[in-house]
Formats: sequence, C-alpha cells, structure tokens
Amino acid sequence: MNKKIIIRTLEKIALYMELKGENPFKVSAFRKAAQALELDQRSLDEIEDVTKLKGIGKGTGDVILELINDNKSTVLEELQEEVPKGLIPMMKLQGLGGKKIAKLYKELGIDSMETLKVACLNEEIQKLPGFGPKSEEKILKEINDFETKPDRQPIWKTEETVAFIQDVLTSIAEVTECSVAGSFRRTKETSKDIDFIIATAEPALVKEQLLAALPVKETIASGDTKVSVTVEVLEPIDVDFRLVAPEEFVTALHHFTGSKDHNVKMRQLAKSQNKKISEYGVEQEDGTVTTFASETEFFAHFGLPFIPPSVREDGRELDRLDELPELVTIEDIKGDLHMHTTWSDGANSLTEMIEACVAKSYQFMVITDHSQYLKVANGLTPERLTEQHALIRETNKKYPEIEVFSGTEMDILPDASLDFDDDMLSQLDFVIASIHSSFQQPQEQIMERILTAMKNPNVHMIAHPTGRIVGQRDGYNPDVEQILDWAKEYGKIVELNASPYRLDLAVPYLVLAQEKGVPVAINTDAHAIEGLEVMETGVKHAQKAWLKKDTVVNTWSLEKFKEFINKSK
DNA sequence: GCCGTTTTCGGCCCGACTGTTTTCAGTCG
Repeated sequence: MNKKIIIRTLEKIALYMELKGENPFKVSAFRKAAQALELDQRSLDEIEDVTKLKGIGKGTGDVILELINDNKSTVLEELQEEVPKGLIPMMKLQGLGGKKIAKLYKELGIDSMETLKVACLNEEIQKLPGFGPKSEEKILKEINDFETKPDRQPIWKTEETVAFIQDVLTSIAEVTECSVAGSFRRTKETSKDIDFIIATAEPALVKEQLLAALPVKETIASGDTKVSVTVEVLEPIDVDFRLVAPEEFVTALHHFTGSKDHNVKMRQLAKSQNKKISEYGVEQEDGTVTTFASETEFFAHFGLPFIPPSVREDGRELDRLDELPELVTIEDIKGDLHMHTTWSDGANSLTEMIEACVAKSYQFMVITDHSQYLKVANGLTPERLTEQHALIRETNKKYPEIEVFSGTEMDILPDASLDFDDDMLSQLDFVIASIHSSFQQPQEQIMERILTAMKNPNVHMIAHPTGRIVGQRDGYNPDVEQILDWAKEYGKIVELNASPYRLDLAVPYLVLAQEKGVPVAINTDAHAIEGLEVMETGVKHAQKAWLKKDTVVNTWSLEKFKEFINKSK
C-alpha cells in the first residue's frame, strides 16, 4: 500500500464526514492524521507503529492498518454509501461548505454540480430556509467561474499585480505602512490570491481611494477592515486587503502571512505561555494587549528567533530553529554564475553587467552567453567566444574589486553531443551545460544528453535542470534523482535558476540535492541589469528547501570557488 | 477523533464578512 493513497484516503474520509455534518473536530482529526503521515519523512515500512505519531490515535490508526492489510477502508465505504459522490466537487465552490451542501442534498436532492446548476436556474435554491436570492446568484456565478478560472497563478504573473498594488498604496497619503502578505510573501511558486496588510488611522478614506485607483472587476466582500476584490492588472486575481491600526500592523502582517499551519503552531505556543495571538496583538494573561514594532520583536516575545516568511510553511519550522542561523540569506551571496550580455541575447553590455555586479558588492561573477546552436539567441561561435574571452580578461583588469570569469552557457544538443569541443571548453573558466531543445524526447534520451555533460571534465554546472516554466510547462521530465547522483559522482554543481519563470530546481529536489551533498548555485540567468534582482527570489526559494550557506556555491569565498572550478584542470 | 508532568474530560486558533436572520450560522483564511 502506497503512503500517498493512505494520506488521500484519510483526507477523503474527512471530506465525506464534513458533508455528513460530523463534529468538525472529528473531521479535522482525520486531516491531522493525514498531515502527520505526510510530514513524516519515513516510508510506510519504516514506520513501526503509526499510532505513535502525534495526531494518529486508535480510530485513524485502525483505518491506516486496514488500508495496509486489506487494501480498503470500511469507514470510507460506509461513508460513500451514505453520501453521494457528486457532492465532493461541490466543496470546491467558494461559499459552499459541508453544511450547506448537505442541506441542498437533503432538501432538494441535489447530488452533483449539474443538478445544482439546474436548481439555481429554476430558482429553487432561494426558497430554502437559510438561503436567499443572493445565495442562489452567487452559487450560479461560482459554478460558471469554476469552469473558467485557473486555480492558482504562478509567481511571475502575480508579481506584476503585487507591484502595481504596492505603487497604488504608497501613493495614498493616509497609508502609514503596507506590505504584501500571504503565500506571495512566503515566496510560494503559485498563489490562489494576493493579501495586503495596510496600516492606517483612516481606514474608510484609504478604502475609498484604493477602490477608486484599482482596476476592480468585482467586489467580493467590503467590510470596515476587510476588502476582497477581483482585480485585473494582468489577469484577474482575487486580492484581500486588511486595514488595521498602525500599532497592529506587525501582528496583522504575521497573521496574514501565514501559513495556516504556522499560525496554528504559533497560537498553540502562545497558549502554552498563557497568551493569545490574534491579528490585533498578543493578549497577555491579565487581558492587556501587546503590539510590536517588528516581526523580530514579535517572535522574540515568545522566545523565538526571527523566522523568515519563506520557511513558515508546515509548522515544523518551529522544530528547526537551530538550523535558522545556517540558512542561506541574500547577504551571503557573493557572486552570480549565470548571466548574458549583448554578445548573445542580453540587453546590456559586458561592462554594464560588470558594473551592475560591482554595485551589488559581488566578489565574483561569470559571463555565460549562449553557444552557437541557439541561433535565435545569437549564440556565440568558437571564434566569437574566443574573442569575448580575451575581452573579458582585458576588462577584468579594470575592475580590481571583482573577479570576472569567462564562461559559456553551452547547449547540450539533441543528439547528446556538446556544442563546443573540449579544446574550446578547456580555455574557459566556467562551463554551464543546459538543454534548450527537443524537450519531447523520451526520458532515456534526455538522460543520455545530461550524462554526456556530466562526464565531460570541462563542464562545471547543469543549468535549470528540468527546463520547467512555473505553472506553464513541465520541462523535459528528467529523472532528477539520477541527475543528483551523477552530480555527486562527477563533482558538478546543479543550478537553482532564480528567475520566477523557472525556479528550477523546485523545492523538493533542492532538499534532495542538499541531502546528497550536491552543491547548488543560485543564479539569476540575467538577460539585463534588472534581471540580477531576481537573486532575492532565488534565495527565498532556496530557504524554502532549508538550503544552508555551505550548500550554496555563490556564498563561498572567491578562493573556495576558484579551487572548485580549477579542480578539473 | 486526539490529546494530556496541573487534566482521562473537555478542550481543540481566532476573528471577519455575508446573507440570512431579528441575533446568528456558515464559510473562509
């Protein structure tokens, strides 16, 4: 029996119970049991007694045991007999929960999204006690949206909307302080909606100006302290605004940054200290409410170090506090190993890129323009690369504050050969190998291409190892675990491409890379000076995988980096 | 259903908004 199937079965049971109107705490007990299994790194076979896990007791333990032994769950089967299957997808409709759906089923016999739609159109819903014309209208709209609206948007789409809103907010005089919160602040790859916290003494005034300045497509909710709207800057997305008093800003920001699991853990901790956390502050035993000037102070109040938003995910971060000082930060970054210039498809010249890196106080950088195969990107021929190499050496002398290495981002060709011969490669300081073509090849062929690069002693790093675009394409589907094993064997670096489009490798693979002892480089792949800024996103993404400074190549000293790249020579 | 060095019973994170109600249940994050 697969662990994932057990987790999903427990979640399914919770869902069915919700529709049955079971005690909410019982429902959440099943969700917690599923989570306990999921958070445990071990495989099913390695877990001796599941009931030893916190959150799994007799009831949920029996369900798991039955699944392992008999490959079925009597509890689930019984629930499925009582509750029609068609009710499950209805839980995804905003505004409809277990109780309302159960009522619709009981009173009107609605057992699927289709029958629900018909009932709305026939105006049957509004006749039910507890429902009205507005409920009916809202349900109908939700059904239509459900078919068209994407579930989550990738970070590279939301960041434009976030920046737009940030600009609007800073232009409003009555806004004392504001910040994006939610999953975007935690640097999740995708977001369902965008959250903003606004500190102001004049909430009504701010609300009015805000709504006037935004391209609002629809207002979902509009209270005194909470405003929810669908905004269309690039693509429509829901945005929640919370308006709080200036002194409440920090606790509100923490609360709405989440994650939900992180908040639950924090509140439990507060409770154990006889305190109570809410978005408005921390209530002390004597009933007074404490507020804070910064999140650092907030955490310190509970005897905790500052926990970066990027790691506030499943609640386990509170058990890994001793690892926080080792976590890679933007201040640790000493260089960038992947960027382009006007020699290939970059927008800025060699000197412009160097000066931009100097401005960032980097100690080293590598120029890595495309190779000849990528004609659309004006890839360099061996002749042009030789010429550029000489120019980089010459220009480097003018900038004693930074070491500029000469490199290439060389294509691994569809036939598993490399775009430059060893003679050319051996003259360069740093060689990136990457795949930009024939993504559709079967996995064996893709892996053969990668192995060629791995085996070549002149290659230092594999860039964007899966070729994915967040929320858009999966890439070329390599066996990442195998890539990491090869990287370890052949002494190569794997890249964390910091571009919000890529964020490649993804978090679970980065975790694996660190476990296996494979060095990771966080690179911007900048095609212009502004592109260097995505380093920050890359570092936060790395933090989500708990990458330590030591794992990350571009936190190394110049000497250590030099030693690494010269090893093969 | 799960948990517990004050507890084996009585809690389980906490609060806002909506649409329905005439004071609140349901849903959401």
